Amino acid sequence: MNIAAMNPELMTQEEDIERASRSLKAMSHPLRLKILCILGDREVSVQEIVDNVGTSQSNISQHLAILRDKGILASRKDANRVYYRVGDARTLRLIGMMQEVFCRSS
Amino acid sequence: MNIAAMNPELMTQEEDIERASRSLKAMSHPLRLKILCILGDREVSVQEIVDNVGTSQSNISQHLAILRDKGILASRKDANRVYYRVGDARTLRLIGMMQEVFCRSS
DNA sequence: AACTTAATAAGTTATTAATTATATTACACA
DNA sequence: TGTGTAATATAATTAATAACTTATTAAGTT
Repeated sequence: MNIAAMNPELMTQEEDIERASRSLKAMSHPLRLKILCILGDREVSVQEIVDNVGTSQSNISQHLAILRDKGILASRKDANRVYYRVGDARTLRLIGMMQEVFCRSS
Repeated sequence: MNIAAMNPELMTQEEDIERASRSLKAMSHPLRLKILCILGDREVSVQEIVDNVGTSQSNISQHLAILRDKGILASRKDANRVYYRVGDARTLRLIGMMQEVFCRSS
């Protein structure tokens, strides 16, 4: 039996850490971070993301899939376009905070 | 000539993104995140970190080196021991914010 | 049918992580 | 002083993941 199984507090902490690191890892790739910055609190089509980020459509699609699978982004299909947005308020807040910390406030 | 070279704003944004993703990537490994949580705003010896995290001394040392090399942690040697701490206020703030977002406030 | 938009698959290369073994540094104390 | 030991770092290897490219598929439009 491991320690966490005996102590709900520790268990929770470990789970929080696993969850956080999964999310952070998903966000910590330059292209994916750029995607998140482009999205902000808007809903944007894959097209527009491809045009703004500057890599292949296939590559963008794969990065979007990673962000979607990890619960960072949500998507909506309309006709033959797909629109992505930041999935929840918490993540949006985290992105805002990261911008505060990392972007020079010129 | 690339676009960024012509437009200082874009350049800055790209640099911010690179810098942010390097830092986030360094922080987004479960063991490294755990190390950061253990540190908080304290200064802690490698010993104590090893005891609390639960992996080999060598593995901890390598993770500490990654955090140090990326500027997340600073270290101080005292006699036989090495003490680590979070390097700057910004990073400390970021860690605090991540805890707010990811840790249930039971 | 041809075209647009997006996703997926397969293959290759690059990066990261963990393990094991060894080196380095500082101390303790006979 | 020399030897053992504790604390930390480094090196080398292997294993696992992640990223990018190219080609193809699928679905929706015109």
